[in-house]
Amino acid sequence: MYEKIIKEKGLSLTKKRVDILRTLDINKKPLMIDDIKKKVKTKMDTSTIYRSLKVLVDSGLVYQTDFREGVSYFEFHGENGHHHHIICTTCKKRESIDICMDKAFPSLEKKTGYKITNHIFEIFGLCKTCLK
Amino acid sequence: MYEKIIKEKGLSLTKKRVDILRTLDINKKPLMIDDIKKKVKTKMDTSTIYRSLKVLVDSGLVYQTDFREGVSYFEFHGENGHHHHIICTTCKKRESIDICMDKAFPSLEKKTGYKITNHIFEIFGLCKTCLK
DNA sequence: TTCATTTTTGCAAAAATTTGCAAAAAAATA
DNA sequence: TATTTTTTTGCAAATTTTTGCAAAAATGAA
Repeated sequence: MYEKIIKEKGLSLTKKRVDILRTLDINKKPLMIDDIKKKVKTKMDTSTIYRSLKVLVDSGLVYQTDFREGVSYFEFHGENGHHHHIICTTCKKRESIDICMDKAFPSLEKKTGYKITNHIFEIFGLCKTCLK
Repeated sequence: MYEKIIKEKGLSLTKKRVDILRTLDINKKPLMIDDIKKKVKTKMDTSTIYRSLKVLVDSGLVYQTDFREGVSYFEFHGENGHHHHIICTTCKKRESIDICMDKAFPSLEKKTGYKITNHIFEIFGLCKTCLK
């Protein structure tokens, strides 16, 4: 299954990549490098995790996000699972939101000549509690 | 001028913050920490630049973005200057784009109870040249 | 102003992320 | 399948970013 997904993106199929993708999919929430390193089945070097994720992110399979906590987070968004977040800059709490700009992408591709593969969209602010 | 902008956001007014903000404004393009360190008038420690920028970014004065080059970039968007980018994941070339989601923010604030201060929106893909 | 309180800064150290290079694994070709 | 070529991985080292703590600067109240 993950094998198929990776192949379809034209990436080389490696056990580590499958392992990482499965780990992200099973956990259903943003994981940081250290989480992934602990949860993955195969023992793998940290630099391998970084490099594998870079490939998966560039291809659009994995969503990378920066919650401004000093570490990056990664998620696998399966069918219809694509979403973004709103994050409190004070308490770091975050929630999923369901607005996105996808609809504008086809015309943007036409205008720029780019083939769009991925995007980041995150909103920062103060949550109800921290506003007080 | 920069003094006023900083004060209006309710931040403490320091010479370093003014210096950083002026530097970003004058240069009119995304700068990385090292650029800022070199261009700034006052000698200041790298950690001070990081920390000052964090405050400026959280307040919404400065736009922080990750072009996936291994370093962060910072921009000051003055009046009507707010914009985002489309970035080629292969050659790292980037262009400004003029689409944004701001219009959705008021209703999102109402729905979530957050006071939105800043956001990230960046699009990645393959440029015309790298597609070949 | 002056003094007390809070926030910022510099420095050194820690943590996160990237990179070069040789060995291992995967893909392409025969 | 065997062989060659290309890509990925592990390891060590480099670079970028974050953090704790004491001193310096900014803020707020007399």
